[in-house]
Amino acid sequence: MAKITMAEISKMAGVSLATVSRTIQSPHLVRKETRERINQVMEKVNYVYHATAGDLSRMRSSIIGVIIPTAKSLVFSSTLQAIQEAAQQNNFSLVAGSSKYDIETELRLLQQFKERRLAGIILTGFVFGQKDLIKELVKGGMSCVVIWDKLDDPDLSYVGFDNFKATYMITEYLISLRHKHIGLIVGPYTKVERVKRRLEGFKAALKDHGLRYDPSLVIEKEPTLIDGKEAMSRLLSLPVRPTAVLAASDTLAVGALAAARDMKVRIPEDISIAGFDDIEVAAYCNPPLTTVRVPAYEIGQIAFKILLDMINNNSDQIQQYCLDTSVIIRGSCRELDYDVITKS
Amino acid sequence: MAKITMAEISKMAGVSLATVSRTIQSPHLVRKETRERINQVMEKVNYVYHATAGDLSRMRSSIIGVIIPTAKSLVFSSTLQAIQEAAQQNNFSLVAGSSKYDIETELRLLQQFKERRLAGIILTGFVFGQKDLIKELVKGGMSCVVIWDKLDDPDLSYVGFDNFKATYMITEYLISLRHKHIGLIVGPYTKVERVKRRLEGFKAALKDHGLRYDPSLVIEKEPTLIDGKEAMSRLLSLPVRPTAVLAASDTLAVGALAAARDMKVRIPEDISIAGFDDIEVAAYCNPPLTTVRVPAYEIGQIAFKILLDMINNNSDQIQQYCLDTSVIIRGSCRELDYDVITKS
DNA sequence: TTACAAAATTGAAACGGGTCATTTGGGAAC
DNA sequence: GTTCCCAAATGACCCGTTTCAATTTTGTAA
Repeated sequence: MAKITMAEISKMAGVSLATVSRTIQSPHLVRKETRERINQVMEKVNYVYHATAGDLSRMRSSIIGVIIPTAKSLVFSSTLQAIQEAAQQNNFSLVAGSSKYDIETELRLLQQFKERRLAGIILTGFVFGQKDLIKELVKGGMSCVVIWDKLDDPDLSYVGFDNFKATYMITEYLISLRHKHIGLIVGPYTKVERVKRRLEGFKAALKDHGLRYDPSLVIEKEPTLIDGKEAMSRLLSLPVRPTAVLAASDTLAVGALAAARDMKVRIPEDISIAGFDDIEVAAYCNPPLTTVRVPAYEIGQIAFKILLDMINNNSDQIQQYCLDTSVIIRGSCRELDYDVITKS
Repeated sequence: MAKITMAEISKMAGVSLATVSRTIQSPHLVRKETRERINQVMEKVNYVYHATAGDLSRMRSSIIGVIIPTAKSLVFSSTLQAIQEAAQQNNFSLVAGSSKYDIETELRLLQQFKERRLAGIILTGFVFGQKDLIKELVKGGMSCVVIWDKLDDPDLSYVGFDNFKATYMITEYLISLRHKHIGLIVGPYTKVERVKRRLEGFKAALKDHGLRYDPSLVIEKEPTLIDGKEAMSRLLSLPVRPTAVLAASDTLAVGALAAARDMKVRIPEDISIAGFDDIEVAAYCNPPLTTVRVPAYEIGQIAFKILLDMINNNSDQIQQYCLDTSVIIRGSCRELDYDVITKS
């Protein structure tokens, strides 16, 4: 690798080290001729700036860190992509980590980030019990923004949406279609706060509409296709099937769709399925998935912008964005007939 | 952030700087009592190792870089996830970048990587004309492994598969089903070598089976759902429709499926569709997608292993892995009836 | 044209926070 | 007493950034 240093450049160009540094960082501070001479030398010997040394010397990094649960999910990778693009535009590098919903892994990652003195970090929600740790980090001076959830805490910047409300709304939509017997396939709510809130939104909607919450209709699964399929098979094997199923993530929903097809259950004629996230394929499913749209890409964009603010102003000012979600009605849910209602 | 340095620790513990460094890096070189005392001090003042300083001093980084076309694709994000996990296990950080098939972006990323003196990099194939640049990089001492393609060049490590052969095989499969009029929806083959090879595999299979290559049946698109859909609509609007369509990436295929559904074309009764990649959802489509399985996750695992080898042994020994692909037959293709054959 | 303040350039040297090759100090073994 | 060996200490880097002061230039009024 290029082993030439600024010091050597400075000698070759007959100037001081400082002047070379200036031509790179603030060219306007160097007289044109000098600058051009230095640039020529650098060109000739193929000098490559040493960002690590620069970061150390400047005592601040130009790398940000992001932790998402997994890159193998289209929602999170969409957010990741947004952050990545924004970072690149602003000349930041991005180090990425995935926690796989495991707190040990997440802690390791966080430790790594601290050791690298990253400029800032973006975290996807919380694993339970992790919050205090993050707050401590922030108090220690680490710029941090939490995404994919709405936080009560006034000390933490976040950009997300109301998981409770969003789930409440889609559930209510199902109820408005006269469904009274609704199944729920949901992610690891015992581990992740954000998912817990979805469960609670579901429960609340049921309650507010006078429907009984039936735990046997709720299945906790990892948010994967296969798990969605398994969960759906189980719901379909119940002595009395739900008339609608809410899959609290589209990945689960797509899996559920497949289970239904395998068991010759027609969607939405025999049973309605709704998803959550509005991943891109949702619109391309057969039938197209009714789901709740979540601004995954925007979350990433805004999160980076906030983080950049925090880094530049070196300020503690908290910014909180709660974005809107909306129910996207496509073809996977239908209104129940009256006879079915009277039967229930 | 923790502003305590090793020097301060050393004073507090009444030892030299070097001894503190040793207790962290090679504890066995420090007497137990001393070590414990130092550890206690570090614990008490909450010392956080400064990885950047360490990297600089040691003159080697513990960060690797990866460039994928986009994180918004399930195949690449799967590879990325594998690399990420492997990196984490080996205490490497991963900086990720996406090129979006744009050479400018890719060059910027590469420059960034060079400036950070990364330990090594993993590149997803080549954009045309980029190869010499990479070889130069490698000659300069940068450890580098190329993924997702099979390279002819003996100077470059890679782990991929034979894009030509894989496409040849799936095309041949379609031909074995008596299709003679086959459409192709393919990624940016004018920009990306790997994609070009797929086109060539397609052509070769046609030729070897005495079929004419009809350019009007080939559509170049970005590998997105919407583009797949558009391309398929176009093929379906042709005066004489192809009887089968190969979508050279599953994302395109899923889009194609949707187009067919919208136009009331039954798959596979009216027309067969085959994909490429075997992304996870392929098996969950309706109908399940016949496609070619590509070892995306394994590619990531092996790529990291190779890279680690190169970094550790500091060796120039090239490693090349060409992994197997296979045609996965599911429900989106059917055999043509004889009357259709005689007709053609 | 000269004088002098103000602005533009440049250089020296002190960091920033570690790593590592080499040296030193003692105590144990012979 | 001499030789070894282990534990710890020294001090020279790694490669930039930045403060502060010195040196030039430039601008402008006299």
